[in-house]
Amino acid sequence: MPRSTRRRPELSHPAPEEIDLYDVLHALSDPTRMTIVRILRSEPERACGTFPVDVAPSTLSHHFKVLRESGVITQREEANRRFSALRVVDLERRFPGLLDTVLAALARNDGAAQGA
Amino acid sequence: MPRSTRRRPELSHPAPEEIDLYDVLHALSDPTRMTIVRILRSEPERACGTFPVDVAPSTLSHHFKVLRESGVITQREEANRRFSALRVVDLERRFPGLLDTVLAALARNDGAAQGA
DNA sequence: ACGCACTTTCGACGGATGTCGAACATCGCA
DNA sequence: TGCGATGTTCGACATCCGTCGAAAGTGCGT
Repeated sequence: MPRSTRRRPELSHPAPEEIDLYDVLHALSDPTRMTIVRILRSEPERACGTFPVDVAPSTLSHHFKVLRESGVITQREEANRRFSALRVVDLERRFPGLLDTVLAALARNDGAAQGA
Repeated sequence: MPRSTRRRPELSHPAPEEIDLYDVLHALSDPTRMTIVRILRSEPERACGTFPVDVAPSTLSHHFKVLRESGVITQREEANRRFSALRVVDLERRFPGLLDTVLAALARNDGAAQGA
């Protein structure tokens, strides 16, 4: 059978207005996911496998799904790589200042240790 | 045996510097607890039983414990009532702007519905 | 002294969560 | 065409979470 141009299922992202605060807070309440968000803050986008988190690939995939479905990140496919990016604009519109405040809080939480 | 002035176990509160961001975010990721926080924002303190949340007393007690142990609220005993108050000063010192930003986000999350 | 009102603690239960390994799918390259 | 790299899905598992009811503790008022 002919392979279509879009054979993989569409990645589900919530609409900007549908982003739920509780989902976002829950997504950010996990250290692994927070690490992903922090790194993504200083880069436009990044491939999944290139994050310095110490979990199994399947676990990482799960975390990306949580972040995506909560509206924190977008994911785009290119070849067999999946690039993730923070939804800074949408988040800022929906919950002004939230992302920056939380990331600033993260810096204080980790203190002088493990900066950047 | 003589009843001491402090016969009930001390309520455990984390020190201001020990308040953990992940604990706070987790505490705030529950609607019932967020409701408590929102109400407490506009009042200096309030007795446990007077919150308009629709859960069993034991469940409510559990939520207060989570909020207290994460450092979001303080609890003070007076007779057989327990009064709760937001740790606004400590939270502001530890994570500047976090509380206000999250509560502002909550207002947007709930939209025009169920204000204040 | 008795009982009522306010809360907590305990035990239980169903559901969600984070984690992993194994298997599968897709793409690029030799 | 076949292999390796990248990621996902599935099933399993232990743990945690929110919820409740029953029981117990404490203080106030009658």
